[in-house]
Amino acid sequence: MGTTQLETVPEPKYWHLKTVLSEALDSEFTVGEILPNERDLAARFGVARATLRQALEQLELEGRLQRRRGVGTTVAPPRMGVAVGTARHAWPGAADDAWQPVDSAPAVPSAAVAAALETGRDEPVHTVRRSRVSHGQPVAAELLYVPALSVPDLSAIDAPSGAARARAVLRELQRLELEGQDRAVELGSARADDAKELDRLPGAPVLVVTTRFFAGGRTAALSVATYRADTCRLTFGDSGGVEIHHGPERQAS
Amino acid sequence: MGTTQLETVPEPKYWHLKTVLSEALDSEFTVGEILPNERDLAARFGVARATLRQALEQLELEGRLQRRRGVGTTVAPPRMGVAVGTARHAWPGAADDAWQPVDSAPAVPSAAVAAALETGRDEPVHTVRRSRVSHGQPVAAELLYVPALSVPDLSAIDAPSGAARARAVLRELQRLELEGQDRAVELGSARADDAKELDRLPGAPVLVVTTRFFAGGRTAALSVATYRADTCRLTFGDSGGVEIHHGPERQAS
DNA sequence: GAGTGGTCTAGACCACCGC
DNA sequence: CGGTGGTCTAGACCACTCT
Repeated sequence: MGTTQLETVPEPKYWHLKTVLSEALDSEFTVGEILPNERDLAARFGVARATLRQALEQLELEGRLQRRRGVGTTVAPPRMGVAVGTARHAWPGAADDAWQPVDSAPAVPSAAVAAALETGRDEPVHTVRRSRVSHGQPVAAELLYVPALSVPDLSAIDAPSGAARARAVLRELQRLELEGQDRAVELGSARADDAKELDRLPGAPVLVVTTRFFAGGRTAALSVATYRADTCRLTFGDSGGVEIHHGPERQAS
Repeated sequence: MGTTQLETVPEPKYWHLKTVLSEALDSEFTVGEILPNERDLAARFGVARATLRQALEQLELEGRLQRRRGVGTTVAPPRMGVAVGTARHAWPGAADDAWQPVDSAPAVPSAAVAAALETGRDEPVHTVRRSRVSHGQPVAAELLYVPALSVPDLSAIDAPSGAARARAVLRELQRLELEGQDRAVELGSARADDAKELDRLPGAPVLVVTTRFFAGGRTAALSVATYRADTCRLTFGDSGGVEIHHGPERQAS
């Protein structure tokens, strides 16, 4: 006994490092400022680079930092609020909903998609790719699945793909009466194609928003939208967004 | 020129590993089954343990695996759907809302909390800790902030802390007329106290749901709920939950 | 080409769990 | 006590961006 021994739990180095860096970000850095490179930082704190990187990874996950290969590590601005539940009961593609149609093609659904649509795998679907930009930077990529049954008049479409075809599918959707919708949010990691569109590396953390649209007693459409988890705060509900900051923050010149 | 050179992008080893393991999980393992330990797996695939761990980390992030120190790595069941937006416009603590009051204490709000409550830092608040259990395992920990102004009749309370005090604060809240609410979801990492309650290590990925409750023209309460990101899929909206699976999956005996 | 972050290695020791 | 995952090191090379 004797000594008071408060430090019964030796905190991991990277955890302590993260705390120290976090406080430094609040007090000594401005948004957009470039941090010293990883080798210098590691040397300054007397740890291996891998240990430093573990701390930086967490801070990036929390949206405090942004790292880009070949460029450097910068202080990230507070996460932007992205409205995702504003207009209750509205089809995708309705009177500007912040999404930009990109492409479309027919396809056979994967097992997972067919299950969510509650159809067989033999039931063909139209896929529509859309992207969402906010404050001048891409925040989300969406893959929309529409069973061919939901939009029968689309069979006479001329364009085999492209944005025009995407707009045609969305236009046909508006003609149905939307009976309800269903939404879920979970954590995922970006597939290669989504990552490219979001300007991130494959595997980057994303918030996956899955929405089912019901019409005619069936699931008439399924939307799988992946949002950048590092830069986005998904907002639901009536008013604007909740403003939560980590601490004092100033704007870079 | 000459060679066709299709492999312009050499896939990182850990990414390829993750794909291989993911497919093996679908076809050769059952939920709850224990994987070989990391040293064996790394040797089997001919990579360093750190590289294997990078792949396992991603799979755990996606909810495919569960790792526990001193025990091993097991195949995780599909994520459970956790309703988070069911009863629109209801106070926390209303007619069983799946949360269990744990503790309560008076406190002075942090700068971030004060900003979200739109009050000064000198304005005292009541904090209420609650926990949420689903399918026999803890899924979320909540910290509720209630400005003392919102529940003036609480000043005569006897208990200085404990679950009884928590229930008293919640009871007082019900007496106010709820005028609206506001919700946001973002990615975070578990603080030490939340991690302990969620049976995870500090820094584990969590989905942070921030809800503002409005009454009397003010923000009458602020809820910050942290859900385990690995095991939970947050569901909103009218009906139950969206069932999305990764692929074929069977139940262990 | 110089400098950045991203990947990978081969080791070591520690904290925790169950026997 | 033995076995597990968690942390940490000191290197190396690669992919990318900018100048």
